[in-house]
Amino acid sequence: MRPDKEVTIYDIARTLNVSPATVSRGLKDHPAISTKTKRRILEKAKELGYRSNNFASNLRKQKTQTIGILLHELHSHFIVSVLAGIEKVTTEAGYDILIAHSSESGQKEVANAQNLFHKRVDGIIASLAFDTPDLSHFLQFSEKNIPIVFFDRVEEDSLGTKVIIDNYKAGYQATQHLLDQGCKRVIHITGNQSRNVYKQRAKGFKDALLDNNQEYNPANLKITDLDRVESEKVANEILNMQPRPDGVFCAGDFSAAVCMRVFKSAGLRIPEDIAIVGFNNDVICTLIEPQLTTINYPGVEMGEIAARILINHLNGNADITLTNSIIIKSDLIVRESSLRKPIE
Amino acid sequence: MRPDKEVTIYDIARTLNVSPATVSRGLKDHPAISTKTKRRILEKAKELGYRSNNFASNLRKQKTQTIGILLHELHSHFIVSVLAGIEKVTTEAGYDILIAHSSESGQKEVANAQNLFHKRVDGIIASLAFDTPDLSHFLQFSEKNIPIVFFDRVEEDSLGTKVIIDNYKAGYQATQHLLDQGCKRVIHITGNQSRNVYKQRAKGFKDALLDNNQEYNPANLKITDLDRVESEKVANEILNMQPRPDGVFCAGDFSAAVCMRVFKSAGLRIPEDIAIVGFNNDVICTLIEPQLTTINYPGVEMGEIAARILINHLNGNADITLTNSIIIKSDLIVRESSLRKPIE
DNA sequence: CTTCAAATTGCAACCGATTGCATAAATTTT
DNA sequence: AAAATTTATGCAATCGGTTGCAATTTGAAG
Repeated sequence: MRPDKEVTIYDIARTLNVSPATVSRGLKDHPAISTKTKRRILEKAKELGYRSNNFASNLRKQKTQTIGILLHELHSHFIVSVLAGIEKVTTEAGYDILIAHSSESGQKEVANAQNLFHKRVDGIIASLAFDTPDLSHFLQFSEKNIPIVFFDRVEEDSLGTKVIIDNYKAGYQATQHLLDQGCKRVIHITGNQSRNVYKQRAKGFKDALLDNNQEYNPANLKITDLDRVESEKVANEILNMQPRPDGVFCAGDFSAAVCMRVFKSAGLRIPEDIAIVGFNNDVICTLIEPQLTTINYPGVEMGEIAARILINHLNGNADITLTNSIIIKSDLIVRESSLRKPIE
Repeated sequence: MRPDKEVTIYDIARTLNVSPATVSRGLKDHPAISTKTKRRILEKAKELGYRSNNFASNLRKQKTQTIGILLHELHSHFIVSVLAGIEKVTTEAGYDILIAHSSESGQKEVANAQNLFHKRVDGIIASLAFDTPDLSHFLQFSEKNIPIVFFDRVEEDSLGTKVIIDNYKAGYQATQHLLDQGCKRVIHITGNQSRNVYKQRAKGFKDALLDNNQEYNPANLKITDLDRVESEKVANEILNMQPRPDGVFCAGDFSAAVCMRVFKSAGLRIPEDIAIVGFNNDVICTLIEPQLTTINYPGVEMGEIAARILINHLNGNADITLTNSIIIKSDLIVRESSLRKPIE
């Protein structure tokens, strides 16, 4: 046997004088194989340095044991946490994952979906890109009965299971907190309103204002890309508003941090002149000054739940089509950037 | 034909009255197939919704068209940039990537290497974990002639190609900069000295001091995990040193940011009382205050180069064993945290 | 010592694409 | 028009593991 040649079950079968079928069964602990034979097979496999060939196996089984992950971004603490949760569960269950990220481009998301489809993943876990216009690229999966779990960024009335936080509540809570701190003129900086996360937070913002008998003015909603350039622009707009807002609820920590810099360079004191609340509890929250009040989002847990649901479905232990939405709890973390009054 | 059944080249062959071999060749643009036949095959493939079966193909070709990526961490702007560079090149070349990260655990790295080995990746791109003790888990790849490219965190005298920056020079440069700014007592906070990146930076630090006729005291080298807790601890140590250091070169931006917080809460002014230089040019550099001077590290480029080398080798266009190290340029970005004198 | 059931193991046909070699068809040359 | 090329296509084996069913062995019961 050439040393660079791969060992197969046929090699093991030959040296042990059994059939390849027996070896195959023995390696996967099939109940019909006697304990003694199993042991012999396992030992010989180890001795010869056998490694099973996934392709042959997948080809025959018509299963890939692979789950496709569609992400909108990797430069995000939250997303990486979700990924860690997904990995934990999938690894335990013996699934591989194929990660594809779109860098927030809907177009790339479509291409990635296409690619995962051709790779024949057994299931999909997805969070939509910033500007994904519709879900038609997911239809091909549904048609082949390939299950999909969406998380975080979802389409509200789509098919498939969704794992999300209550963005409405979080938005309401953040706004209420600013009002409780004595803010009179609160602004909300947010993203694309066709994305559920931003739409719901904005709705929570609006309702919190109305419930507190504050005027709701559409001009108080600043819709941006939440990137550096746009955030700086909006921050400057806010600086020039008359009267100047005294509270900002920003739908992303990064954007909030950029705004804080702008406000500070303009000489404003945070939170005295203007209080700030972010969203996501990213690492930067505690590195900037003052530390940023934010909504904490349990990433790892979200990933674990999404993966668990999908795998249960794939293993036939649960039917995904019966579940619609799973809401994970989130909470407000109060830090210096918004704390004008001492906590009672 | 059942609707949920996959279309194969046999189906296409049958409807067109040609052989499967012709279809196979036609689909991959084999020169022996006539243009007309190719067109017919392509059209029919599209019409029937054919998608090629990678497993069958890989099984036959004994190639996976997959590259394994071993990373020490994903919570890092730098690493994600490298990943983006790798992805760009591998996608163009028609390779898949399998990403495994060890969360800085050498033990997990070994398990990941094992896993990628069993998945039969065609090649490996790796950056070592914080505490990887040796490279024995890479031997199995060498034995099967599976090429490996290391980047950033490498073992200095290992086999295989390395793509790195000149950490010595960067360390020297950072230290020289602090000295140029008038610092008299400079401290270096760094990580595990068996990792090349930290060792070389520390060496550059030392030589810069000596070349400037400054005393080099091993106590000026603070070796830590560079995580939050350790960084805070070291920062407090530094605060209590007599005489107190007036310059800190920290081998990571995150750790530098944590130190800055500690120093600022203690009432020190940055850079007047203590100047700080980080490493990596992470996003936080420009969000904290004062903005952090750092060493910029071209992540995307590094990933592109590592991937390109590997793929050229796999395609037989270059021999990886002839290349040893590729040094990518890095540079010092001066910001407020260290700038005591105006730039001339 | 049979007879029958249970426990093991083997046979052989898949899964779908690839490719060396042979053959057939089209084109050119003599 | 026959022979020699060139161009296209087909045949059939191969990659390695899986699994329904048949066959054999073992053990227990009568």
